[in-house]
Amino acid sequence: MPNTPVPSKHKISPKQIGRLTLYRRALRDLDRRGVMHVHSHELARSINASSAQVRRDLMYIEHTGTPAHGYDVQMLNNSIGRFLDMPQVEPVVIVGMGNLGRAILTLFSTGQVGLTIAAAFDSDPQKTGRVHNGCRCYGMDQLNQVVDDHKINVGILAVPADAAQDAADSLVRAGVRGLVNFAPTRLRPVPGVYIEDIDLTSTLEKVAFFARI
Amino acid sequence: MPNTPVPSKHKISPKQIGRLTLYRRALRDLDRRGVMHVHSHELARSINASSAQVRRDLMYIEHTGTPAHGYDVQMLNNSIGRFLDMPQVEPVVIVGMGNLGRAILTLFSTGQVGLTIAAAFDSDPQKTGRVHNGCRCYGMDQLNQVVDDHKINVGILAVPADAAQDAADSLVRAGVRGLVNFAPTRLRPVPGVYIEDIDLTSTLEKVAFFARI
DNA sequence: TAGATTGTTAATCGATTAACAATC
DNA sequence: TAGATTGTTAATCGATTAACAATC
Repeated sequence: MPNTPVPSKHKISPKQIGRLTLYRRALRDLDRRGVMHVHSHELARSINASSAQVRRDLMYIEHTGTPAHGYDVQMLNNSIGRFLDMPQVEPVVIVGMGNLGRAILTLFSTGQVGLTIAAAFDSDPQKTGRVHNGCRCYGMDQLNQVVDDHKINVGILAVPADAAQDAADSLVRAGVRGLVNFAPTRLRPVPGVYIEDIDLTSTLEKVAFFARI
Repeated sequence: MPNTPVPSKHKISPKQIGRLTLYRRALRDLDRRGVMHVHSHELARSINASSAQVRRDLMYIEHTGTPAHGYDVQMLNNSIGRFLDMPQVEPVVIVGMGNLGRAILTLFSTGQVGLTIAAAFDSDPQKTGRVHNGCRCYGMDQLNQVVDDHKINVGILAVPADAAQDAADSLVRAGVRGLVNFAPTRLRPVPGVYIEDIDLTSTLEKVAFFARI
C-alpha cells in the first residue's frame, strides 16, 4: 500500500485504548461463532464507531489486513492482546467490601474480566479476615505488604466518598499506578498515576438530562 | 462586562453536563461548610478542570458572578439545579436484580443520588414479587405498565451482556428515553434515546494499560 | 488606585471523518 | 477487469485554553 513516511509514535489516547478493548470483545464473539475474517465496517458497527476509525486504530498498533479478506479474526485478537496485556494475567486489588465492592468481586469471579482480584481490603474489622468469592479481605495495614508481594499495578476504589482520597493515597504510596474510582468524588491527580472515575451519580444525572431534551 | 452579540444556543455536550453535575456536588459541599462565595479557579480545582472552562460552563447556563466575590454558592447551586433537574425528583427503573443491581439499589437507598428508583425488574420469577431496599421487583411483563404509570424517562440496565439488548429494546418500547448500561456490550443506538455505557471490563483493561506505561 | 476576577472571543489543540491511491 | 477494501493523509469538526477588556 502507499508510502510510509514516518512511524509517528503519537501518545495513545485513553479513548483509543478503550476502543481496542471493545474490538477485542467483538473479535472474541466472532471467534466463538467461527468467523474467520472481519471487515473494518463490521467491527465498526459492533462498537458504534466508523470504519475509518477502526482502520486508523489498527494501523496504530501496526496490525495489517488485506483488501481481499479484511482482518483475520484470531490474528487481530492476538495483536490487540500483545498491545494491551501483560504477559501474565494481571492481579489487581479492591478497597472497600461494601455492597458495591462485593458486587464487583462477583463480576470477576464469573470470569468476564481479563484481570484477577488478588486481594480485597476494608478498614472495618468486621469485614477483614473473611473470604468473599474466593478473595481474602485484609485490613488496610496490610496494603503495602500485599501490593508488594503480588506486584499490584491497579487498584479499585469502592469506598464511600469521604474515604476515597485517603484510600487512593494509601494505594499510590504502596506503589499502585492506576486507579478505578467508584466513589462520587474526584481524586487529586498524581503524576504518573492514571485515574479513571466511574461516577454513577453524575452519569445518571447526565442521562436524566438528555432523556428529557 | 463586554458586549453580548448573539446568545449562541449551541447544542450542549454530555461532557459539559457532566461537569455541571460535578460543580453542583462541589457547591453542596461548600454550602455544608458554610462557604458563601467561590471563585472559578477554586471550583475548577475541585473537579480537575481549568478556571476558564468553569467560567465558560457557567456562562452557558447564563449564571453570572462578580469580579468582586466570584459566584454565590447557593445561587449557583440553584442555577445549576434549574438547568439540570426536573421540577420534581425523577423516578427511574432498574432492570436486573443480580448482585450489581442490588448494589446499585443500595446506593440509591443511602440517598447519595438525586434520583429515586421507582421499581426494579427481573426475568427470574425467583426474584420478582419481593422487595429489595424498599423497591419492589416486578416481572418484565409489567414493564410497560410501570413505566407508563410513573412516567419513567430513564432506565438502568444491570443484566448480563447477552440479555442487555433485549432489555434495552423493551425499555425503549415502553417509552424510556435514556439508558445507563452496565452490561459489557454496546447497545444498538436509537435516535432520540441517550445511552451511557458504564463498562467495568473495558475501563479496567484501560487502566491496567496506562498503569503499565 | 492596583490587583484580582469575570464574561467573552480568538487561538490552539486534538480527535474524527472524508478522501483516495494502492491493492486484492 | 470491476468492485470492494485497506493504509494513510488532509480536511473537518469540536472542545479546551489563552488572552484580554470590563469590572469590582
